[in-house]
Amino acid sequence: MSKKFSLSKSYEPTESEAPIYRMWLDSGVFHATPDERPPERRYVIMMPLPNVTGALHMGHAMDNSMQDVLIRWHRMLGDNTLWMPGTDHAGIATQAVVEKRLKELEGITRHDVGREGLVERIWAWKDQYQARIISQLQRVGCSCDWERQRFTMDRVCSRAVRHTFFRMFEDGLIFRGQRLVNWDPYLRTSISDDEVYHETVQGFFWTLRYPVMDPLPGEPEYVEVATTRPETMLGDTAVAVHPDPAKALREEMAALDEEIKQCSGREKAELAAEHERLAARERDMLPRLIQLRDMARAGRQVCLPLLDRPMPLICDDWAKPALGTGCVKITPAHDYNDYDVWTRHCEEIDIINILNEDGTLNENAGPYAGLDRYVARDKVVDDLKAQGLLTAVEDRQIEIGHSDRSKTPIEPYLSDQWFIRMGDSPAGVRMGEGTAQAFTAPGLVQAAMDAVNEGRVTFHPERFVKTYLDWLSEKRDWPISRQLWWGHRIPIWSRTVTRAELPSLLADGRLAFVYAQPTEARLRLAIPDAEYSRLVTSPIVPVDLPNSPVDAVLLDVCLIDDDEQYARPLEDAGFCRDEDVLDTWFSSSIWPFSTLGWPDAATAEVEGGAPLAGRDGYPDCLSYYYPGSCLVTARDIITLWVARMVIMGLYNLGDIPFSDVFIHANILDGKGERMSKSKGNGIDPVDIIEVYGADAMRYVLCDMQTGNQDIRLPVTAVCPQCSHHNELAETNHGRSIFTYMCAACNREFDVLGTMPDVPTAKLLSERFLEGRKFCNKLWNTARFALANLEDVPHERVMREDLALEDRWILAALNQAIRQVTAGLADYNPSAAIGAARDFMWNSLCDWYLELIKPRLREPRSPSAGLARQVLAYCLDVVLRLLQPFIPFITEHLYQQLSRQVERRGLPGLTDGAGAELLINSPWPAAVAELDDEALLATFSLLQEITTAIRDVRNSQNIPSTQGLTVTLKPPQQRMLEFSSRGHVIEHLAGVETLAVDPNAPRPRGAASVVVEDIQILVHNVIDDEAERARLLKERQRVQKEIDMFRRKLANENFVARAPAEVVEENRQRLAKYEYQMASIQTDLARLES
RNA sequence: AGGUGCGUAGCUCAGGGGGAGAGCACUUCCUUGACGCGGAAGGGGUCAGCGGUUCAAUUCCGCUCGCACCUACCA
Repeated sequence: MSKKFSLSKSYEPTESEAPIYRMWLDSGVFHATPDERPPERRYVIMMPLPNVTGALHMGHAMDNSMQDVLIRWHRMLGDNTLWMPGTDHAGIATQAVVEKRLKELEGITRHDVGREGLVERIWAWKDQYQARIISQLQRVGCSCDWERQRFTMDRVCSRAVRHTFFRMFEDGLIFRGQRLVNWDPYLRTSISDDEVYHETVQGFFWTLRYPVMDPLPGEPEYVEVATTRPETMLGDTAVAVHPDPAKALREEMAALDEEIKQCSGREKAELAAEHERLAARERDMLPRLIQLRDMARAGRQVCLPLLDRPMPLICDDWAKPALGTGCVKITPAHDYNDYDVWTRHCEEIDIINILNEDGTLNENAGPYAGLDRYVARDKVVDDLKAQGLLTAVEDRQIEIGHSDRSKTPIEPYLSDQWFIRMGDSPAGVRMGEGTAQAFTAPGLVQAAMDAVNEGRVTFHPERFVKTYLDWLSEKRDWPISRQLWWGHRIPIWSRTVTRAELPSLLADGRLAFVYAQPTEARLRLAIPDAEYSRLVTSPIVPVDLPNSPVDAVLLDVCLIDDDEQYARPLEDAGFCRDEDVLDTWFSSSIWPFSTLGWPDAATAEVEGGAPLAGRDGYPDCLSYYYPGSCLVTARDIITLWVARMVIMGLYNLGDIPFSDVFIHANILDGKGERMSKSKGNGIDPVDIIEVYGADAMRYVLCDMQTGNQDIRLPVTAVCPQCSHHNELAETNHGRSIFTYMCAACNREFDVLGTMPDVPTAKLLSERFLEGRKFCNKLWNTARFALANLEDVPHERVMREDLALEDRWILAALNQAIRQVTAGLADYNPSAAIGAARDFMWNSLCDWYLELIKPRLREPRSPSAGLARQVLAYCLDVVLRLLQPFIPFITEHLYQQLSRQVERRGLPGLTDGAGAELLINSPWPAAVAELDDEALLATFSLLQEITTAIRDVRNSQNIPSTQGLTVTLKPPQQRMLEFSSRGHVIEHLAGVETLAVDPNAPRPRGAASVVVEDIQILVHNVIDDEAERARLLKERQRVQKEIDMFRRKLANENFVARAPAEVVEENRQRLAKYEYQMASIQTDLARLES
């Protein structure tokens, strides 16, 4: 049987990708297990878990391609390489999608199906999309350890969630608080700041009057306040004025003066105008503000209109004399700033919540109870107007926070929430308790900031450190409750009791039984409003509870798991489990170790898949693979996730979860907006793969990943009904955000296959053509090579035996190996793949292959043998260099190459190390003995000369079949450079007769071009008139250069101050052009004689 | 409002104190035996604008304009 395998004329990715992926899977190469390799030879990436809300789009393809590149590279470097895959339950996003579908397809709400029913449906959704996500990742070629994949709600991860929560509860880091949260009235849940987006809308700015109660003579009858949300006045509990309005105004004007000094022009005028405005306020309003301030100090009250509620005037800095009326209404339960005011005045003023969960007003709104907030707004305005209490209305642009999930405006809403204390604690926080790395940090956030400040975690590009530190430095507590049904339910059972009842309850045998098990249950006793709680470890009632006006205390019991043995007695004793679930980011923040079986990998149950416990005497997965190496993600996740993972890693394990953070570009749609699952503008990478191939897609993604720019990806959808090509960015949506209306036939199509009854369009994007072309070129390079690689010798090679082009291509390959490696090490895939591409295409194909073709035509000659040996080696290295980027085609070609040329390499010069699978082969190393700077320079001169001759051929329309006669006229001292090197020019420029002669005359009909100081005569190709015209044009160009350099060198400053080598370089350039000019002049003179 | 990044060829983007680059697109030529998803050659840019530093600025520093994202806020 012949060893020769044939390749089709062009690359057909669809045929080979699936079997190759299967081959990798079967070989077990993706699977990682602890072994004897030391920590510095381990490489671990935790996949940024895609959420199961929907299918992956190109953004995920980018993220995962980057990870796969790093993973495949490190695998070839010989590291014990683990890429942990998995998916995220994505609480609110997934529940929102499923709820939306319930409504769209069945017309029912979650309340119709109930908590269990809804959760069941979401599990089904999760199963469906998890499977789809995995298959998408596999199509992309991701070499994850599938045997270890995790889901944030599986048993292993859930266990870690409970342990983390338990520890934090025990340490007092988790506490309950009444706080203002961003409330989504549509989904009836709080959402985090990160889930809020701001939108500018046209609104109004109303000025309201509140009557002063029993005004004394000389006192105003009203105070005026302004608002963009008039209905919130129903929740007002005070009106604030500044405690020292005169000083506040003065300070502000002084600040303006400073600024005015420092700037100029138009801005100055604006600042001056602002200054004038403040001065006017000082004249006109200050006395009144001072009077109000005094009234506030005297404890005077105003009356809240419509509800006739008396409320105090108070003094607080928040009221800015420079703004509005100078007075501000205080609505603590519905405004963040007012809430802060309340915390400073909670002894004097009330906090009144006027909203229901669904955005309607509650009983505190009196006659407005039951109305939707916007209906109430209109009615409040009308009623105030009727009473003459509305003094002004102006148009105003307002920024309104919207829920990213439901797209409805959010409301600040007062509710009971669980928080994690992120800031510093007086006694500090024990980090990594129970581990060898345990230490005490000032607080959770501080520990995470220190890790970056001290360089234990580094960002690439580095500038993202700022994003990370800026966000963390606010040290805001993390609200972790979500009023959802899908997620990790908060493991707290609570009961309110009076202080009087407390002793007997604590002594109750059922409760005592539970909290006597400190490893299973922890009890905390909380005084509402006091933000104080203490761990209860014995039935003795603490007598030193702080004084509080509230008689009630709250008992919270945290269970480490749902063991009936403990839950039952609690419930029997009147404790109720919290209804809420944890913020999704809680479980994702522990992903780097929950996946490895923390807190105890040895006993973690894995429900199928690879065990986490140690085997064959090697350590368990957690101790072997933690901490990990690199986190790969987009910049918008830095605050949401990266920071929190660092915090949790330090807290639970005393060590960072990864040392490197690689932030890559985002994929934008044709409009420049980020692709996102919830926006519906994402496209399925599998669509691209089916048209262009996975390697083509990966090639382009890598090539575009340059470290700076986000990537705009215009996409064309081919209408499934009429085949019209629709530019997606310009196409109107259909019934949902995932569907579009064809511009030609006006019928609806889907782009993500989400609507059961709408046909799905094929997607195209021209950007990927480049990748397909590259793959095809590589394919044909290999095809040519394999056609010529029969009986490749594997004999010792002496460098001296190699031909010029052999030594050149090997030196160039050395360079390429270094550049690709450096690009990868620098997190610059574009630079890496660019270097590989330039070598393969511009050096290997365009020059080397052409040069060895004549040698290969004499297959039995030693020269042909050497060429084959070098070619096989180059191809082998190129495939290895490209494997991380385009793994399918390279593996396919490697298999062919291996079958045909079993042993490769140049014995004596390079090693021939290989493996059965390319994915497992060693990463190429440059061979110092093959470096040859001088040869690279010489060769590039030969290339330039060749190009110059080709240019003459092209511009004179000489057919490529016609051999040329060429004379090179180098200066005498350069003659040697052309000995035994002429064949490069001869062969590649189509030269039949080449002479090298410093003194050759220029015959008639010869075109003359100059490269450096070498004149090239191309004989018999041009008539005198044409050559004269060409030379005149050339003279003009060269003269310009000469003028430029002469001017530069005539500048004494330049000659004196510029570095000597720069001056010398310029002198040489001038000399070169002067030489060219002389040559042109001589030629012209001869033509004219 | 503040922060970050970005404005370089028709398009998508590199680069970076000392002669402006790549891919795609474009023009001309070549269906020669790896590849027309190819080869050869070519045209095309006041490096957003204005100042400053420097012998030298597309590159460094200010400011202006435009775009994107992040953070905060305007009662």
